[in-house]
Order: sequence, then structure tokens, then C-alpha cells
Amino acid sequence: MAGIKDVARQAGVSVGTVSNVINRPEAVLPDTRARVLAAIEELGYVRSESARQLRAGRSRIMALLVLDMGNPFFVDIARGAERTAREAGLGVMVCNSGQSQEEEAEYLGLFAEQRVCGVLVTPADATGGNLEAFARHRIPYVLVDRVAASTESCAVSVDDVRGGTLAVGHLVSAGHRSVAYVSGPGDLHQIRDRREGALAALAEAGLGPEALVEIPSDRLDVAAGRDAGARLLGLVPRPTAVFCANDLLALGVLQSLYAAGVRVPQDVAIVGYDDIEFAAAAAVPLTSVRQPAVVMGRMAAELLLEEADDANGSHRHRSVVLQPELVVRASSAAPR
Amino acid sequence: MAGIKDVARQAGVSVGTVSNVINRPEAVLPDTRARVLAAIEELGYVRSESARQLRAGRSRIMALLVLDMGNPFFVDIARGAERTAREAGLGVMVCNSGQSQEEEAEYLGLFAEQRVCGVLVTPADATGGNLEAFARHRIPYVLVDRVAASTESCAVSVDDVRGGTLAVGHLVSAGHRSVAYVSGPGDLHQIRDRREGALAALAEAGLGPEALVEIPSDRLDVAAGRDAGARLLGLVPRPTAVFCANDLLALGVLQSLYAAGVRVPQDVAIVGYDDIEFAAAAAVPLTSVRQPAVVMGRMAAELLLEEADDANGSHRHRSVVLQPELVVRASSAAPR
DNA sequence: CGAACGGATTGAAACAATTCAATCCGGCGG
DNA sequence: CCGCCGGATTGAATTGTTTCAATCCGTTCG
Repeated sequence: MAGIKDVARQAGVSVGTVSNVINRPEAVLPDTRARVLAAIEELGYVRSESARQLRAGRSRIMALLVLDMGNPFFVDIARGAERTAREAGLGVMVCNSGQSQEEEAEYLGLFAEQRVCGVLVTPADATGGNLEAFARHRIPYVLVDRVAASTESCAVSVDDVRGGTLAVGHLVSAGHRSVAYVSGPGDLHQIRDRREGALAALAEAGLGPEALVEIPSDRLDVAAGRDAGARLLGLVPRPTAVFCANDLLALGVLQSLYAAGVRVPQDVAIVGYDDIEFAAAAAVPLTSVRQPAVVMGRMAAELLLEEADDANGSHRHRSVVLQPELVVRASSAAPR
Repeated sequence: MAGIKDVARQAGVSVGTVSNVINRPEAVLPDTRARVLAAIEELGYVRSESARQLRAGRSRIMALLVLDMGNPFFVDIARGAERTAREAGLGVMVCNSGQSQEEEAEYLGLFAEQRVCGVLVTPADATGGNLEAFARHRIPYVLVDRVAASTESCAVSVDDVRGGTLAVGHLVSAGHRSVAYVSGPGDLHQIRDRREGALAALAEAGLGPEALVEIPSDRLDVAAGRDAGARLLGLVPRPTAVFCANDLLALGVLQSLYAAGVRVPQDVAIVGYDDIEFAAAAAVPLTSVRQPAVVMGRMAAELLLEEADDANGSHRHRSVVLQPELVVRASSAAPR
């Protein structure tokens, strides 16, 4: 494959001039430039990103490590991040940790080797042990959908306590007195905050924590939701409402209930979380807590760029907290 | 940041030995190895992927360029490809062309600069002009969800003509005599093949092409489906069934009809394509043509690896065609 | 007329790894 | 005792780019 030297020889100039034609064309005389461009075209020259990376010390790629791209919520985050990254001339490498700390650690190692210019990450656990280790590499990172545990990094999150309160407050005010909470892995901050918000809403209505029946789940997809739905059906007495930690779970629960002939919302009301596009198209359109996912991706990428481009050390870590919004649809209503 | 030389100095060995410790540990005496590993740990050394890439001539990243990650169908393809790639110790860089040829060209250029070891691509157009240009770089690529136009590359596809026939054959045999086809960009092969299959199914039932009413759409997402649904409502006479080029469109159409009080399937039957996870969870569970997306991703990655690892030129390009499968649910039924 | 200037171009250093021919060294056979 | 063998280690070459001090050359100013 032709290199810059071949181009230089072909055009009868030095390698420095070829480099200038590519990177600062205005600094080269028009006819020299034309000669070089002709040589580039003729030889089919493509500059090697690895060589320039080597020189620059870092790549022009931003990493995005999310829990699961099967969840449209994360796809939206990716969209937002990608847009910002491209505006800055950067590529985005999207990876799934699948909520596994081992995968997460492996990917973070990969990112360090790649000398990515930064990482946007939704940590797979609350403690963030992997990130603590990662911080040694001096590669900037921004927490996404998670509040910063320390002042070591920027973070963009949505107020999950408020989201939980919105969801369960809505159910309580519709008359429900016993609410199931289909949660996810307990080490996920989001899950805990939403529970806390739910409990706060119950407390406000004079209900104790026993009014929230937790149905744990180790994953956060539709299949896990179906499982949870089956378990919900076995509960006696059965709660009249379900708050799901995300929409995928909610859709799974909905399918389960539907299959068992339990009517939604007449028999059981459901509220999801994220307001993914498919929530509105569900069997019974899903009431959900909308998160500004695209904005979150954008902001996270912007914070990362600010930190990465910060030459004079003036960057101060910031935590941005966005507000969720309740979207009421058919799946939630008063109990019988 | 510490380099291999720093490690060598710290451990009192040469750089060659450090390299051996990392890449061929068995070729180094245990105590030397231990000393080097200690130095690596102490200095927090992380090897530079760009430097090794530069030497190796190509990166250990496989690119995947799809139309839209917002479509769960492509997410499944990505899952399959990712699994295979990781088994081979490769990373995957997932990108969206958004059906735009400009974006596609831009990304292909990026991949060439990155010297990726190969590209899995769902071309944004039928002619594949971008790929023709890309072939100059001698970077292997595999067409995904598309038959090979030439013998220049491998390809993995699903028999879309058969898929169209399955879908419309099902509708016709249920008694429908006029079917709308909510299509997508006309330069997409998949769209054309599905139409062809649809026409074949109609012909088999003695119906001419006028029985297929095309409702074109320039995108393939839920919003476009809602638009198409609105246009469908305006047709007189209104077809009694709709075949949608993918499930996102079908969900959009479903929402539109639902909002207008048109009952599915009593007034209008709907058949989608892809059988994404959300199709089963829709307002009216969607009849759809299932594509083996994960398998397609896996096979495409395998073909790519075979071509990329082929040192002695023994690789022969292959086209794999997988079979779709009709999944009947509530959204399709006999007309009134 | 010489010096200073400025724009275009050059060429070598630096980046961080891998690789391989050369070297070193201890043990063994002749 | 010498030479050879083989495994461990070394150190220099190589990869393709960017950058920057140095050079070159034509112009203008004093």
C-alpha cells in the first residue's frame, strides 16, 4: 500500500510537503499542491490513521460503553453522542458491557490500548471499581445516566428519584394502594434511586414500604419482563399496579399478563420507564417516564470534549442532572 | 505515559524482552518475566495499539456499517457479528449510514484510514458505487442483507423475494384482494425484492400488479410508518391489507390506523417484516416475516474473517442466502 | 549593493511498538 | 580443553506520519 514517501517521490517533493498538502493546503503553492494531489490520486494513497495517532499520542475516537444496545434508550444516547462527536470530527466506538463487570473491564482495557480520546460510560455497577482503575490511565471519562460518585469525573444523569416519584405518585393518586416494583440488578444506581422515589411517593400518601412489593430481576430486557410478569401473577394478594424499572421489562410484563388474560389497566396498571419509541406502540400504550436520552448523549459528549481538549488544566468536573417527565397513556388507570 | 522503553529500563532488560513477555511469555525465563511484569504493573504501562498497528499494517477492528441502529433488526446483526469478532479477539466498530450514500462514503473512507481488517456493510444503494471505489483499498468486505452484485465479495442475505411471497401469500389466502405495500427507498434491493415476491404471490392467485398499491416512503422508521398510515387512510378504495417493508413501518401504520379508529385486523390486516422483538408486543401483535438476523451477523463476520486471514489466496467469495419464516399473529386475518 | 524579510520547501527527529539477525552464555561431547 | 549447540537476550531496523528548525530563494528596504 502506497505511503506518503511514495507520493512524495511520485510528485517530486519532500514528505513534509505532502503532509502539508493534506493538513494545511493553504501553505502550499497551488501548482505544487496540484502535483501532489495528482500523485495521491494516481497511487490511491490513503493516509494511515495509526501512524498519525502514534505521533499525536491519542486517537480521534470516542468510546461509548453502554449496558445494552438492545435497549432503544441507549440507542438514543448513542445517537446524541455520535452527533456531537462527528461535529468535532471524531468517530464513536459503541460497545455493550451487558451489565457485566468483566466485560466492562475488558473494554476499558481495550480503550486504554487504543488511546481513545475519551470514554462515555454507563457503569455496570454502583461502586465503579473498574473506573477507579481506569482513572490511572489519565483518559478522560464521563459517567452517563449516573451521578458522579466522586469529583473525579463529569457526569450526566436524570433525576431517577424524581422519576420514581412521578411514576408511583401517578399510580397512588389513581387510587392504587399496593404497587409491585419490577426492578433490575440491585447494584445499579438507577434501580435503587427509582425505588427510593417510589417509596417517597408512597410515604407521601401515608403508605409504608410494605406497599411496594419488589419483584427482582437480574436482567433488563423483555424476556426478563415476561419472567417478572409470571411471578407477579403468582402473588397473593396481587398488587393492582406495577412500576417497571424500564420499558423493556414493562413490555415483557404486559405480554405475560395479556397471555394470562389479566386486563391492563382494568386488573393491573403498568408504568414503565424511559419512554422508548415502542412504548407508545405497545399492546396497551404504555405510561412511562420519559428520559431525555438524546440530550443526555449530546451533553455527555460535550463534557468529554471539553475535558479532552482542555490543554491548560482549566477544566472543572461537572455533574449535570436532567429532569424526567411522566407520559400518561392507556396502561395506567384506577384500580377496579 | 510510560512506554515499552521505560518498562525495559525499570526491569533492567531490553525492549525486545519486554515485547516477548507480552506476546510470547513462554519464550522468557520465569524470573525475567516476573521482573518485567512487576515493572509493567508499577509504571501502569499499557501498550499502544497504534504503534503495533503501524507495524502490523492493519488494525484489529472490524467495521460494521448498517442503515440504522434504531432498528432492532440491525442491532441483532450487530450482536451476531460482535460475538464472532470477539471470539477472534477483534473489536467491532458499529456505524450508521442512515441510508445516505454520502455518510456511507465518509465512513468507508474512515475505515480505510483506520486500516480496519474488514468491513461488514449493508449498502445504502443498489448499485454499490461506494463499494466499487472502496475495493481499490484491498480491504475485504462482506455485504450484509444483500446479494452480491458481482463476484467481488462475499455476501449474506435473506431471500427477500420469498419473504415477500410468504407475507402477501398469507394475506391473499386469507381472502384479501387488494394489498398496500408500504415500501422504502426504491434503491434498496430488499425493498424491490419484497415487492417482487409480493407480486408473485398475487399472480399466483390470479391477481395482477394493480392489486398491489404502493405507498412509498423515504425512511424506514416508525415516524415514516405513521405518515404512510395517514396516506393509506386517504386511499379510495382502501386496500384491506397492508404489507410493510419492515416492522418499524408496520408499527407506525398500526398507530396511525388505531388513532383513526380503524380496527386491525377486522378493517385492515397488517404484515410486517423482520419480526423484531417489539412486533410481538405491539398494540395488536404483529404478523411478520422473521429474518435470522443474529445468524446473518455471525456468518458475515465469519466470512470476513476467512477472507482477512487468508494468506495464501485460497479464499473464494461466497454468497450465503438464508430463508425467512412467516410468523402469524393477530394483526392479519380475513377481510370483512 | 547588501541585509533583512518572508514564504515555500526540505529533511531529520520523534512517536512506540515488533521482529530478527546477532550475541551471549552455560553445558556437553569429542 | 576446545568447539558446538541451543535457549535467552539484545539492539537495531522498520513502520508512516507530523512537526519544526534549517535552508533556499526572490523581493524589498535602507
